[in-house]
Amino acid sequence: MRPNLREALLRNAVTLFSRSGYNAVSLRDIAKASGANVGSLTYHFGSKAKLLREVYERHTVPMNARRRELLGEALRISDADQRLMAILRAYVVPAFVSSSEGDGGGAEFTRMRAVLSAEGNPDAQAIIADAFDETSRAFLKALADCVPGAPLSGLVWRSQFLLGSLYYALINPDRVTRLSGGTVDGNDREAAVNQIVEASYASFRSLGVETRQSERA
Amino acid sequence: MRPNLREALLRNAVTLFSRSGYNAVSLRDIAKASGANVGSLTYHFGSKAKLLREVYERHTVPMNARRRELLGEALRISDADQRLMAILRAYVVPAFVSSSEGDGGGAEFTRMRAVLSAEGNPDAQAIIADAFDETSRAFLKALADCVPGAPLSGLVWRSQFLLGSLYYALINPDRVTRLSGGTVDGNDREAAVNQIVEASYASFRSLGVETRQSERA
DNA sequence: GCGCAATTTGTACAACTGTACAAATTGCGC
DNA sequence: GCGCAATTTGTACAGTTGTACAAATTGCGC
Repeated sequence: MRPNLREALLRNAVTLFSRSGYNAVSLRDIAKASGANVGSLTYHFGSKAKLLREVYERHTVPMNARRRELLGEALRISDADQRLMAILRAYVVPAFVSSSEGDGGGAEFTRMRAVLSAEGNPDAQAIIADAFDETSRAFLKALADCVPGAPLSGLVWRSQFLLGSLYYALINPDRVTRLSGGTVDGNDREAAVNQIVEASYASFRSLGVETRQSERA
Repeated sequence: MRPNLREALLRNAVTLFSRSGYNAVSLRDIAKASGANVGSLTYHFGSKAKLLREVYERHTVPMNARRRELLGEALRISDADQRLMAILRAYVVPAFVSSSEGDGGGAEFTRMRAVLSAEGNPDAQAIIADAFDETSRAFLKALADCVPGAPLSGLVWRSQFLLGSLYYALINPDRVTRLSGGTVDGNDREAAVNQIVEASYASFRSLGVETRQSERA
């Protein structure tokens, strides 16, 4: 009857989860948004947790693939500063922009990840732990090579802040608009990407500043 | 009977909300953690939303007061770079460290704020909008004065990233530990504060870099 | 267009939710 | 230690939750 109900259910699940979190969204909400019955969800996915797992994997795998692809390109840049910038873009852009135009969109899924990680939901945590992010380690290594002599702690913490900035930009964009008195549009995602990249570029670059500062002295 | 049940309820509410979010924690959970009955919550607070409001105001007011106090001290520093560093500390430290040792602790409350803002709960949003943060505007102004010529958009976005970094450091500290292979302790809050301050210091300072870079050229 | 498998619906279930309120208990001024 | 107000308990209520499953419907190979 439905033209691929299963896909619609998955899409609406991302949208609703990203908007209100995992707990606040009921299976009936998702069904209603898809114009379907509750039973269709248990039929297709078995349980709410398994639905989440499917949503998660559906987006995580292509996003990380895209990240690694862009990372590979970035690593061909010889100038350390330009490479650093490219690596950061390779990490951030796929989180904001969907590659295969079919799925719910990178930003929406990333927002969902942000909300889930905040909620600390056991189902979600198990899924995240399963899928844990060998990609992040590859990026960490690439970043380290751009800032020789930087302590590991500084690199790791800045990676954490990068992800936190990413998440919060998507979770609460209106704060940007309000704080600027309406001058800056927090929902401008292209601007957000550029700002995140520039800001974290400066923070990573400063880790190698001891040598650069001594050049100035 | 109880030695100030009301206080215990408020304390446990912060703890549970910060751990699992607003939706996932039932009034019965809070009551049970306090060794009390559900009815005591409706008696003392009337409703779940009003309980949250009380929790929120109880911590927000002293935290912002402390921030403004430290901001005042920072503003007496004449050197722009040193002042910038002090302003950032003035914003971050009260979010991690509780001032009046009675309440649940700055970090626990900040973690709760992070989770609530991610959940996008209507109750919480209304409360946050009410209490909105004239303090943040004062900080923005102070930061702007440290980086003359910096565009407003850059300042606002970096303020956003600062808060996002803060939140995510508290929401998911284990990621730091894992990503570093156990070398770096994500739960070391003193280290977290220092890293956040240093990283955002570099990101804000780079906004004025055009003039400084032209000095180098 | 028959027949069977895949899908969708409808409904039932026990568990849990926030809230309301009567009854029991407590603490304290006197 | 009486009496009254403040507090705490217990219970009831209607609504919602995830899950299970029989019945109805659909799609499709033949």
